[in-house]
Amino acid sequence: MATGRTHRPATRSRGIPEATVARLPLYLRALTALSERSVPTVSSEELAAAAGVNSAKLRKDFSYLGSYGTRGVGYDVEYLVYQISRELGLTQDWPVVIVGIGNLGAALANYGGFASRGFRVAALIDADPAMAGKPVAGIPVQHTDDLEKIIEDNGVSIGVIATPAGAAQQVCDRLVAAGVTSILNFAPTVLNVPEGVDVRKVDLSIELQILAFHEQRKAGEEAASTDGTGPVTAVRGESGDKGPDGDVPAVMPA
Amino acid sequence: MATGRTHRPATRSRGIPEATVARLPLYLRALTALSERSVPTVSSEELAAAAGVNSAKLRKDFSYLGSYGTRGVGYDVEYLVYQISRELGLTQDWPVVIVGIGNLGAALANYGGFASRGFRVAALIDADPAMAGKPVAGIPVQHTDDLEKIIEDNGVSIGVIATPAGAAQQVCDRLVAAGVTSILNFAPTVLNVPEGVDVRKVDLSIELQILAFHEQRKAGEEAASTDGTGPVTAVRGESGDKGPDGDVPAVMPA
DNA sequence: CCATCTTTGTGCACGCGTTCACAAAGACAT
DNA sequence: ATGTCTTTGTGAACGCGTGCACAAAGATGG
Ligand SMILES: NC(=O)c1ccc[n+]([C@@H]2O[C@H](COP(=O)([O-])OP(=O)(O)OC[C@H]3O[C@@H](n4cnc5c(N)ncnc54)[C@H](O)[C@@H]3O)[C@@H](O)[C@H]2O)c1
Ligand SMILES: NC(=O)c1ccc[n+]([C@@H]2O[C@H](COP(=O)([O-])OP(=O)(O)OC[C@H]3O[C@@H](n4cnc5c(N)ncnc54)[C@H](O)[C@@H]3O)[C@@H](O)[C@H]2O)c1
Repeated sequence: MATGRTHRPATRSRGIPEATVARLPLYLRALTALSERSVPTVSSEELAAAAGVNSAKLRKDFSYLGSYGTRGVGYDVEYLVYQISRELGLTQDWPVVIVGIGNLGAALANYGGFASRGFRVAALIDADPAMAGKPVAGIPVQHTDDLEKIIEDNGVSIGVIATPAGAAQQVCDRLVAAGVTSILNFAPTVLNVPEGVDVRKVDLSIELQILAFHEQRKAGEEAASTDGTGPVTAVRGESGDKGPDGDVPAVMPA
Repeated sequence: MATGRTHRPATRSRGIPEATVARLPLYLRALTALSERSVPTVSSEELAAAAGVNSAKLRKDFSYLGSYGTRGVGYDVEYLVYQISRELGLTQDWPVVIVGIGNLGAALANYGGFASRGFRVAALIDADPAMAGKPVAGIPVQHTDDLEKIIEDNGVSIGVIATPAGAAQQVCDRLVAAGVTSILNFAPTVLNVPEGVDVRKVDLSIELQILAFHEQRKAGEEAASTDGTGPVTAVRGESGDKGPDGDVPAVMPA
């Protein structure tokens, strides 16, 4: 069994609660929209509605950043946009590499919202030699062999993994070894990373399964009596082949 | 306020905590992998490691489903796979529609892991007349005009929105009106839905911004040690500080 | 300058989720 | 059967996040 597995750090992020950090981008988006409409100030109530959160929660969130509001008036939109951007580190340029330029990787590369917030696609990397040199979204795909050099040359600290699940850990290891300390993982796998490296995952399959759970519950509640419990048919064991790539654990270590 | 209810209906999900529900797919994935390797039983410790969670948490999660383990031995893999699948509602077929077949929508349609768990892409819908009839991932794209009919004919209750942000709310409204009660939203917008409809969002931009926040913190802390001008030196009270780490639940029904 | 009105900032209580720690349950050997 | 050893299932403590409710701050008008 694994030895000395360090405990989970509990997220002591310099005073700002993790839950708040996760909402800041939400506020920023709403504020940016207001800014584009030249709205000068906004109340916590209005902004909260736009962001889909409780107004008290929003005020408390902002209180962690400092007191940027004016009582009786609200918050200055432009100032708040700047403060949140600065807090999130969006005032600087973040070169990002995407590894695995398949269906998803290509879509990500083409995604406009990527660059809209200081994130710049510095390079696209794929293991397929046939793709090397081919431009995707105007950026030529480079081969995995040069991964380390690419990371180093561009000062990349954020990497996006969009390879098949089987290759994800290996790619992750190389990224980390090359200096990447933040990873966004789209592959359905648990990535093991050393301390100090952040991993966030996006998993479509998990989201759908959670929705299915609630969906089933809704249906069950509606027809509570008509649906007998226990018609245990169709046990979905491992009858057929399982997903070619869609079935491996996935979580965040750290 | 004019906006509809935004409160959380307490989410009394059949006794199973929301946080647990969100982890079930994770366990299921790990268990499926074990099943494929014909592993008969697994201990909470092993499974927890594979899923990247605390073993006590895993045991407590399973305890909500019932007592499926055998003390001194562990859990029967096959049985647990079935129990979790059933709990998540994966023993039945879930027809899903994807609206907005652009870069992302096409990638999603091509995604194999989609169908691997009872989710079936029943239809692809796009507003672009030029796309109508064109097959994507072997499925002909249909026009938005027929959205309501498609939903009804296929008994779709889960919809995926991959349209531009500006069209998301409108598409959402139509989906809901047509009978969809679960939505997975990829567009960077807050969707307003009536009570009883679940919305989960996947937002690449937000994930990157959260990573950037921690990345900036790491860089700042590093510099603080080399830079003598640091204002606050004793950030950590008494030790025990573990790495930063960062992961936020992301569980949030609507 | 004072009164009133609006909205912030936050103290406080509560509930959920996490983790520890351990008694009990059962397998397995003797 | 009895003892030992492994592992579950869970009681209890704790910490985080959420939301209420309100005093204080400041704008606005007279
Ligand atoms: N397509 C989706 O909508 C979707 C949704 C959720 C998750 N995912 C996951 O994202 C990943 C990619 O999905 P996809 O549909 O783009 O698959 P894909 O097969 O189209 O693309 C995978 C790409 O990764 C490349 N690759 C393989 N091994 C590599 C390696 N070691 N280093 C670098 N590149 C490598 C391949 O050459 C290929 O171009 C998969 O893990 C999938 O499960 C995809
Ligand atoms: N591409 C990515 O990697 C990525 C990542 C994160 C989020 N997103 C978001 O996902 C959404 C789609 O991204 P994309 O890159 O695929 O964009 P895209 O422009 O390539 O595709 C959008 C598609 O939606 C269709 N559409 C527009 N209005 C519609 C309507 N009212 N009804 C039905 N279909 C409609 C368009 O015809 C087009 O085919 C955007 O909101 C984007 O912000 C994309």
